[in-house]
Amino acid sequence: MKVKLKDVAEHLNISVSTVSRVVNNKDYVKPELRKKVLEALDLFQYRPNEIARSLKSKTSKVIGVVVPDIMNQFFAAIIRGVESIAREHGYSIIICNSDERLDKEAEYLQLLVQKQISALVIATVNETAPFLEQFKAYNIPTVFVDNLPKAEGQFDSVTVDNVRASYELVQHIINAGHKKIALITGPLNQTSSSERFIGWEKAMVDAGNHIKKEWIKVGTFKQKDGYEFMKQILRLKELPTAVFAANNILAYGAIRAIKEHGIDIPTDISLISFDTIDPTGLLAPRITSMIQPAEEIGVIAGDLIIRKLQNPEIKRVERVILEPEFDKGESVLSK
Amino acid sequence: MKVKLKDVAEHLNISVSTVSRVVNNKDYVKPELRKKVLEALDLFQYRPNEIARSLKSKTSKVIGVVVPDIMNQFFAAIIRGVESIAREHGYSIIICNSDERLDKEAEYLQLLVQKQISALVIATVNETAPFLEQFKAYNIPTVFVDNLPKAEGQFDSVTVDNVRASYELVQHIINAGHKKIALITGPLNQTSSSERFIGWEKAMVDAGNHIKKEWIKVGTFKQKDGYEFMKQILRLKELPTAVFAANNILAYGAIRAIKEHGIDIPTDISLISFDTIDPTGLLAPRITSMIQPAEEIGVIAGDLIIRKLQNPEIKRVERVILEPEFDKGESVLSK
DNA sequence: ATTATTTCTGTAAACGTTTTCATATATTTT
DNA sequence: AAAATATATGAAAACGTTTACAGAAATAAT
Repeated sequence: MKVKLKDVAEHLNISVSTVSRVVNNKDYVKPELRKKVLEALDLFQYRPNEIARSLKSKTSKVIGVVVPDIMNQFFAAIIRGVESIAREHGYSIIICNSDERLDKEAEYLQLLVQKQISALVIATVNETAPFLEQFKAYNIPTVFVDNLPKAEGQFDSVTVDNVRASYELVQHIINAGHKKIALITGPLNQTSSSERFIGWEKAMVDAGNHIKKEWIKVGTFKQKDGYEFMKQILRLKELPTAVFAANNILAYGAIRAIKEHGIDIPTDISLISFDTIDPTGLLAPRITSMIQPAEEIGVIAGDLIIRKLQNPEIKRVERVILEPEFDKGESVLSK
Repeated sequence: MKVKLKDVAEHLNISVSTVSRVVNNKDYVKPELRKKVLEALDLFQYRPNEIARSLKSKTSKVIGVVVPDIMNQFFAAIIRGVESIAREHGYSIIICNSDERLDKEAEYLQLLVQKQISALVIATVNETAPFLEQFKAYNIPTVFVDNLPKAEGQFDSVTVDNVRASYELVQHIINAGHKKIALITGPLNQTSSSERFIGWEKAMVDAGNHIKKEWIKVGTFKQKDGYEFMKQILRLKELPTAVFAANNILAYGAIRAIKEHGIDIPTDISLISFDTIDPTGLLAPRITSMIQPAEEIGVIAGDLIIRKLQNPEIKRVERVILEPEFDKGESVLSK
């Protein structure tokens, strides 16, 4: 059905190699012949079989992208960034949704290796990243985004300084007069959780605020957790005056709980978060938030990968740290 | 670097074919030998090269997914649905973001053919879908989502009845007492635009409402268009009392314009839309909207594809039509 | 006019699998 | 005990490319 080199070679009574040569316009081939071949190629509507090419060249021109949740705008934006760069350079991307599960992530990584991917962009759900040794061994360029691996010295990464961003964010709310600030965050074996935890803690300590255990909620980054944790917090005898939800999804859950409880943001309780963007300006109130440049993260990761693929001799590990943007919002009450 | 069948075969002094047999546990191989091979396989950490397999088997176990905008929650949800089914059956998905551009879409389709994808899920940006003939010719199972192709009899699809849904939605607002209803929609060569247009028009005509040309705005599905068109509408001498934005993105743009104009939804102007979901209940007001079951669309498309891949003899074209859910919201003023 | 170079084309091997075919051994049937 | 069948293994071809190598023809250098 599909036409291959052999077909057009036989049609012209020439060898497969010459046809291949004109397809890739490489080496010498006499102008007149080249012209004839090109015509035949066109006539036959020849399209190279990329699988065969990949086998020969030992590179698939595919970049694997592993994220915990494709529905999260933040990750969708990263994907978009990677994809745009990949496309520019003739690469495709395979998307894997780990659903925040380490086993799924591992399974996908295995698969991606078998698919001979050329490079990997990963927002891992486990900082120990046990399976990634393979990628190093196989020399597959790998860029971490969102979360850093434990062995950070060994892998490229594009992230923000979560500790600092978190510290500044919490400091903002402290400056607004808050002392009792609860924290709802994700798994602590992800730096996007643990570092935001640390930033919060440091800001609290530096401000001399008392920290109550009941104000610390550690779970997953799923909306359900944000919701449940917020409910728990709202049942406490001593209520915090503010809550820090470590990412947008947790914030959505928390907001739902707060609304259900019939109280108001920020009048009754203040809320701060990460990446809780609002494309419409319709959210009321707009959430005070640290916004990571998600698409830019993807673009930079993509650029980095392309650079490494084109210059395999570069061995230096690159760790790019970007600045998140503070969005003042209206979800913090000054007291 | 990577270990292949030959390596473990040589290590055991047996043939490559036997090793292959135990890898795929196929045909006969003596239990004791099989055991030894399995041990060696494990020792060597053998992982089959899927590219080589693909070349031989002429199927890549990859499903291509083409959407106009991965950042749109609606498409992200479809992708998620397809991905979950694909994964269950050992398939991966390649994501392509056409950015609502026909040329990009065509380019991607070309690439996907060359990558020998096993199947395709596409939300095309052009109902004539000129490049898809190839897929039929190559017998690559193809499912249309969101938009139907012109040649609808020839391709599988999973969609909603946009005409009806649109009709009902507009009827709702008409029943609320509105007569002057503007329309902001996307390109008319996409059924998700044209059918919603038709539904709107029919509802207007059936209600005996006068339609003014200035109330009809046709552009792309980008937020910018929703914004600009809404601005234009707000400059009219005779203002409509309600606006129908044909999808969530256009609605966001329209809302921004309305807010900027300093008037209120729904007090000053009512708004209806498609797929304008709100994970938080935080949108104020919640938009009255027809909600398509996006993830389900993806899941059903995935199922359909797997079924066709497993039973290539099935030739019947399947056209699944799902019911969108009406979300009453609070963006319509009863008058 | 010979030799040295460059240009052109084809043959064949290789990439890592799966699978057909052939052959050898073991097992069952008569 | 011979014949028929089932089980077990290997050799080799095939999937569609690219590319090293070799040789032929054309061109340039002596």
